[in-house]
This record gives sequence, C-alpha cells and structure tokens, in this order.
Amino acid sequence: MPLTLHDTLTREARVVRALDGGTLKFYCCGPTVYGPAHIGNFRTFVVQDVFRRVVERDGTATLHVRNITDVDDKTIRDSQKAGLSLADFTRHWTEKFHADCAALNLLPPHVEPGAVAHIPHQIRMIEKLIAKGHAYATSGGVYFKVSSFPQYGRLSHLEDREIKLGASTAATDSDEYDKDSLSDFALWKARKPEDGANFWRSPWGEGRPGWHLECSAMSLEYLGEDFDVHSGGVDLVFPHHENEIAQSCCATHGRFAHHWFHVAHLMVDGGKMSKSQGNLYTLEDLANRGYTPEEVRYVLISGHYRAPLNFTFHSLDAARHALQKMARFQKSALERLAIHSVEPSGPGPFASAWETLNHDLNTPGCLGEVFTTLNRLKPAHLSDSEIVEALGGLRFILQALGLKLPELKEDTATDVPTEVATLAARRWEAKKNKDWAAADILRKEIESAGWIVKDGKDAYELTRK
RNA sequence: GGCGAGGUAGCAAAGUGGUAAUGCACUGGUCUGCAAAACCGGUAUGCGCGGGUUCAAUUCCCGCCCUCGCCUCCA
Repeated sequence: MPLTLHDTLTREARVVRALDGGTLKFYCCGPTVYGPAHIGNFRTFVVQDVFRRVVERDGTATLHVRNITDVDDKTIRDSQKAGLSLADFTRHWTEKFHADCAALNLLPPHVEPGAVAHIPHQIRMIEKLIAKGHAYATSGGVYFKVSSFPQYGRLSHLEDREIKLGASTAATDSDEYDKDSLSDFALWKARKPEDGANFWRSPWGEGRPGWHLECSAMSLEYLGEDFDVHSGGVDLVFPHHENEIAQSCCATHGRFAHHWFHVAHLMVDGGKMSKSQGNLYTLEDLANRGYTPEEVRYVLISGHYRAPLNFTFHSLDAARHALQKMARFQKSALERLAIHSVEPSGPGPFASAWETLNHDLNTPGCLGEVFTTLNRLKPAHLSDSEIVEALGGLRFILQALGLKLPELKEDTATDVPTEVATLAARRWEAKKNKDWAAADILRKEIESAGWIVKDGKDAYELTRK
C-alpha cells in the first residue's frame, strides 16, 4: 500500500518511494540542545517517527538521519551561564533528549550527527560555494549570496522575498552590516568576544559555522546530494530550509531533498506555547501531573500533522481513556484465548485503519477507524482464529502508530490513612451483614475524608477522590 | 502588507459532490442493596458568513470574516 504525503514544495500529495528503489533516505532537523525539549518539539519528532514506521511497514527500509545542533548563540550563551564547557553542556541536554525520546517510544535515528563534529564538512562546503561564486567573505564572516540562486524562495512560495520595514529588527541591530544584501545569510560567523572558548579555525579566520549550514553538510555526508524526504516543523520552511536548498543545490549538482514534509505547530489552550505565558510543557512537567509519555504521544497524534493541534489537559484525559478502551479489548480477547500476547500480523480487520494512515499520514482518521472496528468486533461471537487475527491486526496498527497500551491493573492506593481504612473495613462488615443504611453512612464518611470506595466481588478498593 | 495552515457537535478531531467517523464529556438502559467499573443504546436537519455552479455542496468556484504560524538563525 503506497503512502502518500503532502509535499510542501509542490503543495500536493505525492507517493512516497525510495529514489534508489531500496532504502528511503530521510533527514530530519533535530533539536538545539540548550534545555529540555517541550511537547511542541516532540509533536514534530513523533509525527516523523510515525512516518518512518509506516514506510517500514509498507516494506521499505529507511535511512533516518536527525542532527543535533550543539553550537549556536543559545547553546554558547547558556553553557556560559551554567559554567560548563559547551561540550559538557550540550552532552547533558542531548542525554536528556534521548531519555525523552525513549519514553515517547521514538525509534532512534540511524545516524544522529552533531554540528561540532562536522565542522570540517561545513568548511569544505563553504569553500565550494566561494569557488563557484555563491558566497563571499567579509570581516564579519562568510555569507551566501542569495541573488546567485534564482530559485531562492520556491519552497516558501515567495520568489522575490523582500524585507518588510519593521518586520524584523535584526537588520538594524545586527552585526551583519557588512552583508551585500539583507537577504544574504551567514555560512561562517567570525569569532566574537562573547563566544569565549567556542571558536574554530577556518580559511576565513576563527569563528563558527552558521546554523543553516550544518544540515546541508551532514545530509550530504550521510544521504548524498539527492535524498528522498526532508522534514521539520513548519517554522523551518523559511528561512532554514530555503537556505539549506540554496546551499546544497549550489554546492553540488544535486537536487537536494525530493519531498518536503512539514509538521504544523502544537498550540496550548488555543494560543502559542511560550515560556512567558507559562504554558510551555515538557514531558517532566506532564509526568509531575500524573500523565504518562504514552498518553502524551496519543495526544500528539490525535490531530492531523498539517493542522495546528490544540493541546489541553482535557485531551490528555481523553487520551488516557481511549488507550484504556483499546487495552480492555486486548485484555478480554487475550483472556478468552488464555494466552498472554499475539505477534503483530498484517492489519487484518483493521485494514481500513491502515489504509487511512497511508493517506497522507492521517493519524486521527486511523484512530477513528481503529475504534470503529473495535466497536464492531464482538470477541464473544468470534472464533479463536478470528480473535488472533484481530489481536494481531491491532498490534500491527499500534506499532505503526508507536502506541503502547497501559496495564489495566487497578492501582490500589497504598497510603490510605488508618482512619479511612478503618471506616472502609467497618463498611465492608456492614455490607456483609446487609446493613445497607450503615454502609451508606460509612461511604459518605469515607468520601468526606477524600476517598472513594469501589466494591468488587469479594474485595473493595480505595482511591483518592 | 506578503505568504502559508486552519475554521465541523460541550471539548478534541476525521471525512465526503448525494445528505456528517471516532475519542472524551453528557444522557437512557442492563448490571449492582446503592454506587463504581463494564456492556448495549442516544446525542450536529448541521460542517465560519454571503453569493454562484449542480438534480444534489459541508465537500467545487467567487467574495468576505475570524484564528494560528512565518516574514532572517523558533519543531
């Protein structure tokens, strides 16, 4: 089943296939490691992960490269604030990023190159660009000459991009006054005092590479001049990806990426996430409120990747119940067969969910189809082999989505206050004696103490209100 | 101002030229001493607004309104 995916450049859905007929080469712009990634960042990475899983389940191997930006203004600034070397500082946040990725069940990329380790590659690319007349050196660094690349602006659909007065203050307060044109962007930045020890040698003096260049250099190194799919958040369309295209196409004879895949932003309570509004959440923030990474992942794929997704705590609660609903089906079906697990098979009865997923990575539509199918399947009326097929199909879809189902154990509280425990024990006695009036009074007392009793067949359970 | 993405039930979110999936919430029922859980049902004459095309539009076309994003180093 071929996966179709919207292409930012052509603005149409195109079939995803490997250029070389074998391995799909996939580049993702990774995080800048100067702090914990927030769930908005992870929306992009989770969607990219689903993409990869679908491609692989469609029978195409992938070569997935995702970079780590470990040198830029922010990493330098914050490492100095922290009193750490840039390397120690970025290593710490890279490790944190990896831990979060693992918690979210993201497949690790096959290659995860860092910018600092690829400075020689970036220097070589600058040399090529200068030699071909696409870049020039000044006292402030080396700049890409945008006017030398007529196709500049095609991706963001603004061919003649003009700087609007007032649209940016960078033009006036920047140290890049020595550029030929305001549109030109830095390939190499000359060393500044505030860079501290963070500079490298180059034919143009000491300094550091510009941000856009690393992705061009590293994708060239690991994927070649032409590769299949390039992905990132929508905010990277301009200028980052536009600049990458310019650098790469001018430095090589290739076409660079053949398919552009951009993920829309995550909103919080209807607005942009930002530190100043206090609505910027990390996995840790959500864990502190009792939400699991699986629930976060579910929320992040509960909207189509090209539409803004509004994140709320209500949506996390909804995710919890939705996952439990799937888990209940799985549990009761497994119990009927008296087995513990079933290997994922093909999609089986979940074919419609799989088909929907392959249509421009429609994850919310896919989840809807999963539940529609689940609601139709009545384990009591199915044969053993039909149940095995259904369980295998469900596992197949869940693995494509990267979702893990929760354990359905009731979490019995262990920190019940003695007086509440005593009340509950007395109520149980009253209940056994069919003294309903006393039992009801005791239930009320337990509730006013902040606890809820749930009766089972031959035991009861206490949970916090 | 330019460009892009959106506006579908209380919330979230699919989808389609032929009359609206799904999850949560709510609600009726079964079950239960009563609850809870579970299970079985119900809940948008309507898809931002106004025109147009069509036998038929939420879906196509035109205009408008609103939201969000980007406009030089934000996923």
